[in-house]
Amino acid sequence: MAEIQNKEIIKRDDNFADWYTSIVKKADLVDYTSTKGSMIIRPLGYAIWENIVNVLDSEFKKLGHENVQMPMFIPESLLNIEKEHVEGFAPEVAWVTHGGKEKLPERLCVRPTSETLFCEHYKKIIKSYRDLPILYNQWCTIVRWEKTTRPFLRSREILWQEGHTMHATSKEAMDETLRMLKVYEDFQKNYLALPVIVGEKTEKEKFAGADKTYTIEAMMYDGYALQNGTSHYFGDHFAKAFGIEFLDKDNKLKTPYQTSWGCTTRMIGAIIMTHGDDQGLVLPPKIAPTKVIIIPIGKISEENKAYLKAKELKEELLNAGITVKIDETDKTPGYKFAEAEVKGFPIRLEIGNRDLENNVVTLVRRDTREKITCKIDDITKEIPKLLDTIQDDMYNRALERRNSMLYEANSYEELSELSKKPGFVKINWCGNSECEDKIREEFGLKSRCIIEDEKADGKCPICNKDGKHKIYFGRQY
RNA sequence: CGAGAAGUAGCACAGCUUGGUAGUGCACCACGCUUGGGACGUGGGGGUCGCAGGUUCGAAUCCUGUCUUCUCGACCA
Repeated sequence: MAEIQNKEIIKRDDNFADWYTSIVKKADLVDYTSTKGSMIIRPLGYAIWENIVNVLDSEFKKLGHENVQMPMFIPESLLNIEKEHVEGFAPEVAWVTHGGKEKLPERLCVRPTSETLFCEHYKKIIKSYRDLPILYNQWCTIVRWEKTTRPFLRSREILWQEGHTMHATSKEAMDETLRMLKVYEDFQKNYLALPVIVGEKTEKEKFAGADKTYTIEAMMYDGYALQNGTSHYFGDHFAKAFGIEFLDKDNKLKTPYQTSWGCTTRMIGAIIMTHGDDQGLVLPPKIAPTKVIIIPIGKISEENKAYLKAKELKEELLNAGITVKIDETDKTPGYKFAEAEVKGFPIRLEIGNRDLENNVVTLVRRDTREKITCKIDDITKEIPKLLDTIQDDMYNRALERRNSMLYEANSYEELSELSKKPGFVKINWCGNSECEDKIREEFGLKSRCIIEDEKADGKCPICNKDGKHKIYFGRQY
């Protein structure tokens, strides 16, 4: 094989961080700008995001959520209403201080999240139990002034979705919190092929102002965790702070209960870091903007039968509902193959005169790079099947790898030993923040989440008291 | 925000030590030839050397500051 010159990708196992950055650039997902942490999402990156938005948005709507658009600015006094919330966000808020040349009487924060805006609005529109529940969502960008930034994983301007709901009872709000957590979990498993772990955050790690925070934790190829979505139960904290009340059936004034839940473009980072390989991006078929890239062998000319057939097949696949592109550049096939792999198209369809003679095409799976000969007449039948297989195989490979990096430590010594390995370590935890802090200081691990469906069955490895929860610890992005 | 590294054409880099008219490969454009894993030939276009100051007759090169990117920490719904 000729030497790959300027599309070289750092080897994944040599330097995972560099590899990630090189994929993001080589696959043309983003470009940098002159402002730190503000990235341009290029067509391929944005098309992936659009697919994520389309699927999630329709899921939300099926459950009765309605989209709204809130302002981008929050007056300081409004942000300050809920104490824990403002303390949690103050360090990473960007402020607008001037309008034109004039200093503003009150500075405005660029929303880092919109709880306060929703609450201000809810106070106006909620009067009766008949107004509840309110199930609003918005797709927007938010700003958090992060000190260290990385494309998709941690940027200053973030594309996301934030759902904010109000309910008459605490139970209803808690059900909603868990219902949306499940939506995220299913989406990430079924569409993004990410074997995620769900559970509750500890007191220390929960959202500023929430009663309970539930999280979707994905494990990347290198064993690091990526928090890939959260769902919060607020109880009536915010509602009380904002004076939101409704008249219930029993003619009594009550405070409603609230949730919020969000996920971001960080999920694209998770796709890259879970599925990508030394050749480039590998996109799960269900979220890939273009499922099939057709590469005609030979000259791109009306005289080349392979090219003419390629155009026919493109139409045929489009009619069958399969998104497809045809590479009509005059590069050599090898160049096109490599380029198609960098960009992660799930299936590459090669067609040359040799194939035509036998009435077949060559299909190449991106995930395994396996070549498959397929009869031309069967492609609209075989390609959807192959896409499903790729999707399933990608999930199963990721699951297997993740499971191979899940450990359990039953003593301080075991924890000390396992903390050196990439992956998550499960322990029995006494529930005390001090032990959580110690694990962080001594081993560099942060709590990921409390495992919901597993009971503690031993001692906390730090203080040796009875465990209250099973909990995962790990390093994070 | 701390420590380290880097910024020269779209990309990867050389040139800097020892100051003297901006280079290479790939990519791009035209034509030709080719096409089953990153071809080839000929011709061509593209850079105020990240930005701002300073030293100097003269700065990509030396000095100061600053911005951005990367790595490792700290911080981080």
